[in-house]
Amino acid sequence: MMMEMELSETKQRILSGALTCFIEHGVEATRIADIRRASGISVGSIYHHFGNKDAIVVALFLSGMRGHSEMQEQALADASSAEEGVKTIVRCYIDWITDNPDWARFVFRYRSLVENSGLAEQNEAHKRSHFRRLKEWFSPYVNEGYIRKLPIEVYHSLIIGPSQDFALRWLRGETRSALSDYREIYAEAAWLSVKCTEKR
Amino acid sequence: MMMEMELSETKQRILSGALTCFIEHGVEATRIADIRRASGISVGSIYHHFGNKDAIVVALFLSGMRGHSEMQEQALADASSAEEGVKTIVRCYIDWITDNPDWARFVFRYRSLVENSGLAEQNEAHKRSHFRRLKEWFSPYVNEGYIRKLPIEVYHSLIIGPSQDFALRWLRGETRSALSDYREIYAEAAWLSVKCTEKR
Amino acid sequence: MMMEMELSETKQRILSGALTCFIEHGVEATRIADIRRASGISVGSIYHHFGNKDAIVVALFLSGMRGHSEMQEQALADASSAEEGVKTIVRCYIDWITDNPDWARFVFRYRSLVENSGLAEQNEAHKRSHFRRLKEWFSPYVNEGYIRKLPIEVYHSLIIGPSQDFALRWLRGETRSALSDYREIYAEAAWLSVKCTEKR
Amino acid sequence: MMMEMELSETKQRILSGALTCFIEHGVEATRIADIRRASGISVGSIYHHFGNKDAIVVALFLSGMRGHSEMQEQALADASSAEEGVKTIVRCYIDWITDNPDWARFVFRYRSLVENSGLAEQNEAHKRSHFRRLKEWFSPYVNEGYIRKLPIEVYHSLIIGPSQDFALRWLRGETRSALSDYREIYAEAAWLSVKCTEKR
DNA sequence: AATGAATGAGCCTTCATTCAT
DNA sequence: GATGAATGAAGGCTCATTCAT
Repeated sequence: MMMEMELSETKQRILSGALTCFIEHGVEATRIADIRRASGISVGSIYHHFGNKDAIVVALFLSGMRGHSEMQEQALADASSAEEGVKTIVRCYIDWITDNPDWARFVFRYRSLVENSGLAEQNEAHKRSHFRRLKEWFSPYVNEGYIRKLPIEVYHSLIIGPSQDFALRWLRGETRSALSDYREIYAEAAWLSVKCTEKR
Repeated sequence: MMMEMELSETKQRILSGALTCFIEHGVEATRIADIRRASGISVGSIYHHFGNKDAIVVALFLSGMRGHSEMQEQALADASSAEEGVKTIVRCYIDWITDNPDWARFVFRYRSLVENSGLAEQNEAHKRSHFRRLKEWFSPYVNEGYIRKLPIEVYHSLIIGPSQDFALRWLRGETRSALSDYREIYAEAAWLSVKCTEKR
Repeated sequence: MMMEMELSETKQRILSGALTCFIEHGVEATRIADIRRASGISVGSIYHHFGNKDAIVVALFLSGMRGHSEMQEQALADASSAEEGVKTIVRCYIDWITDNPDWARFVFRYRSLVENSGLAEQNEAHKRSHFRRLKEWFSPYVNEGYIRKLPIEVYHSLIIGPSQDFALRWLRGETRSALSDYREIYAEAAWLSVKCTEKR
Repeated sequence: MMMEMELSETKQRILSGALTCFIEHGVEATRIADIRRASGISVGSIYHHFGNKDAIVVALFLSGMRGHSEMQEQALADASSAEEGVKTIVRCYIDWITDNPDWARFVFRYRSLVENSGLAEQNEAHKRSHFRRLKEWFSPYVNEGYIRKLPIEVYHSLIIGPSQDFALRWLRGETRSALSDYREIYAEAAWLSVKCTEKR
């Protein structure tokens, strides 16, 4: 199901060191020398494996995106009602961010950098197929009247928007409570936003 | 109420040229020479007026934030019910982004840069007083049972989160529809998320 | 007659320092830091004025080529017979190399580098007009039978070839005698190679 | 007579790939990785066989020089008059360049690099003995008055200079005609330059 | 206030060479 | 003999900032 993507020990170390640096100082402010120090891999080797700094950013981004969507699809497989499905999306999102805050920070911050770089065709393909699978999961519930009929582009924002906003502030250290404290509040709110109120 | 802040013709031109560059290539990738070209103001003059590159970023950010909160407070003054208030917040947010897409892009992208730079005390003060006024406006409605009692940190995400998510995607050019098309959907959804369902 | 080409003091110094370095170590082995040292101009300024290393090479080359062809055209203006004309070309060539050995070394060695770089359109134009003027000078003597009728491409090699070969070896320090010692031998030999033996 | 110099298949391939690269991009701009690609031999193997990049250049140069002087000496063995000898030198030179244009380009361009590198003692010895044999061949004709008595250093330039000049331009692609088209013109011109006009 | 030439520290990247397998 | 991952010194070039005019 997943593209075979065994990363060598060396590549793994480089990515891990790079993520630490990118989160701490930002991609632009991170020097290759910083990654060298953080990873213990020589400058020459870093270039041998990735070619340039941008390619490291892209590799990291892909890895983060895949992690999240795999987790989400697995969780969704166990849900058996519209309500469960919607709430699963939210819980899963919150759980992933809680468990992988650095990946999350990185993905939020550099999404546009990567997506505009023209280096991320794999990512595009991945996004499209993930979106298609989500659509297939939810379509029946919309057609049968459990979920409000809304423009397709709107569901993502209604379901994920609130927790995403809170997550961003939590990741920035601007909230008093933990993101996970409001897991059920956001799951519930998401369901309220999209459930069908006319038909019972 | 607002600090007197008449910007000279030259400063205006510099900021305007800088915003264009920052949006197009990002703050880090924008050179002083680029701003010189975009604004028509000489390098020496840019330094004469702003001192360094960071100060331009901060000035631009403050200007954007002020624009939005002023607009929001004015609109809120005319609202006369919990529902109107909540919907006004959303409509105002959508309208401001629709009318100032470049400012919006800039603010979203560089919020953390500015807020971590330690150069934006003015901004902190401004944010605090704005938040206080919002709290005063809504408190009565919460106490009287029109709005659900929720942790204070959660309201922002429930009300703004969905439209913010859509706005971000719209600003990136990833949506088919315009942000303004869903103005009422998001206003309504925000109200659904926070209105009190038990009473009344 | 000459393109206005006042080089600033700074540019002059950079070119002069660069020539010294290029002759001593070769263009590739010359570091910008070497030119900085030799010229006393800062690295930043070197780039401010020339943009990159190649542009320095090209500027130097143009300057050398112009020096030689100007000298040659002036000398030719005083010649008043086919024999004098041919001998003038050779003497002038030998004199110029004798007086400007560094320029000569540079021009011989980096001609192809410059001409293949695509950066030397000015040089192309200059070469063409110089060649046209030479052709106009000699044509009458060919038509009137003082000079052998030969394929046009051949004259250059017959007239300049021998002294050029010796000059190259002299510049490399491989000859016992000075180039100028054989000035008249090469002038005479050139005339022997192209004078018409049939007529007279 | 010739040093035994059977090159292994692998060495041959490396040299051949290297020559292609050196001609196309120049020695300095050619990377070991380029030679690897052009030859199909691994980086490690290239070092195993040659030790470093300079040694490849020198090996290539020696090989080119030897090819030419061997050919010349063989041809000269069949000549039986001063005129035939001089013309043979020129024809042989033109033929060799026509048949080995890449070797010729390489030898012209990197002669000084190799000869100044201190790595080419073999080459020095070879050049000296070749020059001695030429001298022995021509001396009698000079003494007997068939060839002008000139400073010894001058003969090379008078005989080879013209065709060399044309050859250089032909190799650079700057001529309309082929070098071989003027084979007899240059052979004849060389003889005109050195034959004794007084006697006979 | 305005200008733009001058400065030089600093960074990304390259590439010859080594060496373990 | 063959391979290619690993190394790190070195260099071209950039760019924020200064300053004389």
